[in-house]
Amino acid sequence: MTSTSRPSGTEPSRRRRGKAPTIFDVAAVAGVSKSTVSNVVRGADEVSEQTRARVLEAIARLQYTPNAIARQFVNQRTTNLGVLVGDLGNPYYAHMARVVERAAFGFGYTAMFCNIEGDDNLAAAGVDALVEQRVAGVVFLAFSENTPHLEDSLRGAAVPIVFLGLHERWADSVGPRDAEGGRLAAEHLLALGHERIAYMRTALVEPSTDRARQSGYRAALRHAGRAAQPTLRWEPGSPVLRSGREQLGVAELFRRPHAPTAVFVSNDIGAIALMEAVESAGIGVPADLSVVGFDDIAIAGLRRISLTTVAQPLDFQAEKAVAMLLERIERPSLPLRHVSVAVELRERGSTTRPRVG
Amino acid sequence: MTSTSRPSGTEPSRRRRGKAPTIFDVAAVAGVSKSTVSNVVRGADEVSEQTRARVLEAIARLQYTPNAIARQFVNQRTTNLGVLVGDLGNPYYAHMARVVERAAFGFGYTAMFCNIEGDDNLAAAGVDALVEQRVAGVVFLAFSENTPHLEDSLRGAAVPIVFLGLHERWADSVGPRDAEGGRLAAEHLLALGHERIAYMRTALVEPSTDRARQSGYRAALRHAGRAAQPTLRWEPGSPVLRSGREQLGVAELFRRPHAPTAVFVSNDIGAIALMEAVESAGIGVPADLSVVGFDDIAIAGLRRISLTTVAQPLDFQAEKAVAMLLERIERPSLPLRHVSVAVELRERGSTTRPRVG
DNA sequence: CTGAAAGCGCTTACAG
DNA sequence: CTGAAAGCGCTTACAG
Repeated sequence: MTSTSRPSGTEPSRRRRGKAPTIFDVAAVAGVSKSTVSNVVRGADEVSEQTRARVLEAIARLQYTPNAIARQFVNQRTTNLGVLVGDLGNPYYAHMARVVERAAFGFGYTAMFCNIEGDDNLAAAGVDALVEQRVAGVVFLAFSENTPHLEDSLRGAAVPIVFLGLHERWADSVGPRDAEGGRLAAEHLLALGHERIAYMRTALVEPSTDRARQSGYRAALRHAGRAAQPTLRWEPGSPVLRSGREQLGVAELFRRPHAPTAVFVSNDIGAIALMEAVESAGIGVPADLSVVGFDDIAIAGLRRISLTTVAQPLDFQAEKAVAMLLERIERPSLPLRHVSVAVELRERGSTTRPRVG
Repeated sequence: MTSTSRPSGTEPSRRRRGKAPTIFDVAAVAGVSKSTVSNVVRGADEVSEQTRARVLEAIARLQYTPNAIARQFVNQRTTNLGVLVGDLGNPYYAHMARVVERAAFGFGYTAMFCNIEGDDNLAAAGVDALVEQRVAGVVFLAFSENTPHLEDSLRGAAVPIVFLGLHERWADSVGPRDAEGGRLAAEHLLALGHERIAYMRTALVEPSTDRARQSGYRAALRHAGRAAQPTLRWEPGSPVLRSGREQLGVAELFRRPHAPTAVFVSNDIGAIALMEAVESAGIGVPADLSVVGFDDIAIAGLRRISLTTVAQPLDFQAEKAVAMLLERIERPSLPLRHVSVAVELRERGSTTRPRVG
């Protein structure tokens, strides 16, 4: 009952018990050479029908499974893709990760995941592990700034890499039009009549991405002749936030005179957490505060959440990233490519006109 | 700028350009044998300090990274764990997957993920891929029933396996006390005064798990002298559901006379989807219908969702499963182990006393 | 169309 | 403490 048993019977006696059959065993049973078995397994077409049938039968009889480790070893090339993911517990990453795995598998690759989650040492160890495993390429689905060691390791290993969901100069990347998204969010709030619209960043978004989204927001405000509010910085779950240079309680900020009546948060998880935080302090969304997010993760669309947000095509980006990575694996000398995908505003219930007075 | 460059300089000229340095290159630079380099890399303690230093210096100079494929090939054993996951887009699986990866990495293993998502052929292909990759073990984080081929492949390959989140007779498993959870859910609703409490299953939960949860529910009703309602079967997103043998609209069911006033759904995702469905039809939760879930995924705790649910310790189970799998990898002949973890009811806003009249 | 032989980068006894 | 040699299971030219 320990699942180590294995059908015994007609195998050649020189098959070592408890070991998986090899190409050698198959060759012996079929009465051909290892080369021929290899040709059959790989689907080379220079094998006669008769021989092929004999080999296939031997394979079935022995329940032979090719050893991909050996194959990868001799080929000096694996069919594994490494996926560096920020945090699988974050729905945004989880969604992307799922599509990446699906796409990779469709192309005959397996996906080795590695959570990165903040800790730089862990991230570095993860990259080292992937490099040692000689992954054919890496999908970078996480931060890259603030972790210079990562970039060194990745570039040093000369492993093909694609950044997914963000833009990075030194490698292929596919990400959303961040500035345009910021502009759409701000324009929506302006159109509703908001005059004091704040931008909020969290540690959940890469700094350069944050800057791009904020620049779009700023541009829209400027165009409308409105002053940008001090930048809000908040760590979801924290009772305090920073507004420009001051630090104060979340509720405190939104209760004082001339407080922002609308906030554009640079990502959905942060936006939903903000709704949670202000509402538990009695500040209603959207009655007292309009909130816009970015990403359009699945839960943003639940009626009870109903978050207005800048939607980016997650599946498309993930699939595109994998395709680009495979292209680079085939042709490492390809020029760098940076794909930007369109975003669109999804108006839902978390935004409305500002309260009068 | 295509990241294929590599620092050139003092390497021995016989290093083939564009190829990663091997133990052989290191040996040449350090002026020792390959065996000695291997001893240093593996941390064998029979190397003199002086020699070790020379080797280490050569390694640093060449930026040598051990080839894990070669090592795994000769060791006839990999340090990769396969993770068969139902659907990474489902927060329950995503959460478990994250902890599994973390735990595995902590033990020096990498995690190869494979989405299973309904499609049997895909599942079978995924298992085959993992077996070909000779994973050291498999964490099964998905369904197993209805996919007999899967079980055959897994058992045939004699790969150590652990089931996570559910119980399976023929292999190690760690899962929650399903029946107890069902009992807790029903008792909570009974205590609130509900008389017509229905059990709802979805395709998101393994049939055997569903049966166990339902049996606890039934036992509690029986003990309270209440009749069980017809079993509800629903596919989240569908406009219709089945109640016993009838098929009818979701809202239709809950609007008719003597409709259930409370529903215990066998998992949180299903419960949240149900809240969504009934509320969009004007049926309020908990005002018109109390809903209890199972799992306690993160979003269940959001104020706006506030789902009363049976909480199971996700992290603990995932860590335990990995630990058990590694134990079995070390000692395949270990007797089978089935771990059941305690569950507890988390009372929140989705349940209340039934409407009078 | 088929087979013999070399080699991928390591580890592991085994000598010295 | 160090090195020479065999071998892990495949693929790949290269003969025949």
